[in-house]
Amino acid sequence: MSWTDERVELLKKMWSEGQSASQIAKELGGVTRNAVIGKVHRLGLSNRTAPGAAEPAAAPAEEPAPQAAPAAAPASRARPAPARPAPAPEPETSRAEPEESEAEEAPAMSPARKAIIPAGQPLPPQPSANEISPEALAKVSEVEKKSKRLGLMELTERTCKWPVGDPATEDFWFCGLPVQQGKPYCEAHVGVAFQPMSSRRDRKR
DNA sequence: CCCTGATTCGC
DNA sequence: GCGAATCAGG
Repeated sequence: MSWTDERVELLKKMWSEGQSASQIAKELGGVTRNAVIGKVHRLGLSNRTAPGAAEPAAAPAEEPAPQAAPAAAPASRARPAPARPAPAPEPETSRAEPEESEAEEAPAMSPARKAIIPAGQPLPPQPSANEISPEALAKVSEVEKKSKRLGLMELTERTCKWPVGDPATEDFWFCGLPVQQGKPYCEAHVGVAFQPMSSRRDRKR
């Protein structure tokens, strides 16, 4: 595979969108993430931070997903300087409930409301049969922005398999974030997928 | 261990 | 120019 114009464009686009090199490599196909990184450097667009700006020393920083208007026909537009806002909040969530069985809820349908619906109000999370802690839901919607947006074939043993969006549309993907030990979902999604039977009782707040 | 990006260097 | 190997870090 060679770096055709199109491929380079896609590379640029994805890179500026904050996609990781490995993701871009998968998308492009035929190249490794090393190849992508190498190309990125050669193109001189490595620094996602504005040139001249001092290094923040710590800024993994994921580009906030545009999320809105995924665009069916994205006119290739260059994204000048991606803003680098809030760092990822990392709340605390180790709710280790040793005993006590868990009630599992298969995410048959995604909790995403964003979907397409051009003229609809974004429907808030569905109240579902059992109540899920609002925090968990909040965390989920937040996580969706950081989701890796993996395709079905890209899921691995360690990528969150929570579906997001409508499978019938382009606006569909799997979370893809690192799963929680043993579980099929990432922390946030585990939070809504698995509910301790005792949650109602314990969670009184 | 999983993952990131950064660099090097033979091709 | 290319990218695997390697490095450095989370």
